[in-house]
Amino acid sequence: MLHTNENADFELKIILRLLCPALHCHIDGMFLILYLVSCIRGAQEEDPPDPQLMRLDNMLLAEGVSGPEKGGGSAAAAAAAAASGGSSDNSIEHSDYRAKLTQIRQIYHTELEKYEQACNEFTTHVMNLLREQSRTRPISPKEIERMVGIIHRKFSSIQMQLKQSTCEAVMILRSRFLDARRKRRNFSKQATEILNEYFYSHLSNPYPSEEAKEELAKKCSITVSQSLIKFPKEREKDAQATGKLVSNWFGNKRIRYKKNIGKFQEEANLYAAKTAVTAAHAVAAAVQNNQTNSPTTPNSGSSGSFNLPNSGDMFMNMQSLNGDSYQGSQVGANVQSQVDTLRHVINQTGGYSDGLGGNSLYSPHNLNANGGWQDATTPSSVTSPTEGPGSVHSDTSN
DNA sequence: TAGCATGATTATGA
DNA sequence: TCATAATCATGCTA
Repeated sequence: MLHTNENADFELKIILRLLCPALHCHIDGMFLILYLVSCIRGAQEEDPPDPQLMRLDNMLLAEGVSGPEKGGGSAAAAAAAAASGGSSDNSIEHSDYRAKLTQIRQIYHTELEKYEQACNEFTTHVMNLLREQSRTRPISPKEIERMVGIIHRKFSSIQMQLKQSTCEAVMILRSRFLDARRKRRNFSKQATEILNEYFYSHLSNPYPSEEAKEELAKKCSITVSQSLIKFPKEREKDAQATGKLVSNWFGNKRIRYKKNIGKFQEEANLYAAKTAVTAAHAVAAAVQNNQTNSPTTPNSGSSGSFNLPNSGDMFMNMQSLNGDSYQGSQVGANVQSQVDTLRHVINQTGGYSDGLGGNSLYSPHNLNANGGWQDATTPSSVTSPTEGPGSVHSDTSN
């Protein structure tokens, strides 16, 4: 939870501290300006509006602090709502934001009211004083005008201070609630596992296609709202946005893997072994299936001669083998990929070495001399038509 | 509470 | 335009 009660109190104190000096300052100067205050209002009305004051007014209006109340909301609140994606979790935070904004609004209006009230009191008081003074000495209009000028400036600055403080308070609130980086949340363990499985089973080319990303997001139950990040445009297209989350994950993973292969090797082995178990079952099933349905299928069981119809996503294909959401008959490709996986596991355990040994799908050697990912599937092996060198999956991250 | 892990953003280069 | 590298900010854990 980002905002505990303690935090709320702390924020409120800051806001109060920001707001109150304006009034205190005003009270300090009260006696100095007392007897001429009555003239201020008229003078204020005549003067052209201060551009700075106008800016502050506009901002306060836009934020819903001044002006008519919009159900406790504001443009910023709306933005917060939009950014939240509408999950229950976020609606809590959204209402929290709205509550805080309402507090600021209340404080602002209370202070403004006090201010107005003080003005009225001064006016009455000054009227009395002037009446008394005019009996003892003549008061010239010029003198009054000069003093009015001084007081006018004083009043403007006080007003400006109040508005500025309120704006600052709103800005602090906004930044706390709307700063996406503060909204980072870890994916679930299961989601991370699914992503890792995909990553390590595609270590030769860990660039999932858009479809794969969407599917991964679905399988991981990743939603835009879960991430809480801001996608001004993408938010409208959930799939794109979730795809971005997957992209972020893969982007980070690729970099961190490359930076510290040694550290990730163990993890890679773990996932490879895990995949291999599934693969073994799949191979058996596929072989059996081929024998039953198409004993003369040319590609069945051969190595290195498959032409994958799509990106060659072993992981995804395995999902289909497991009766999951993926469709299409890619048994041959699956067999090949899974055989590769098995080979990798064998290689990792050091018990077997063949022609693929130096070109293991899971070997760090997949990184080329330039530090980029080398397509280990090229050219004669399990090359996907969409996965040649330099034609990596689009992994839109920005 | 420090240190590490990790999701997200930004700058940069191809 | 996209991937990478660097960085930031938060979450998690010992």
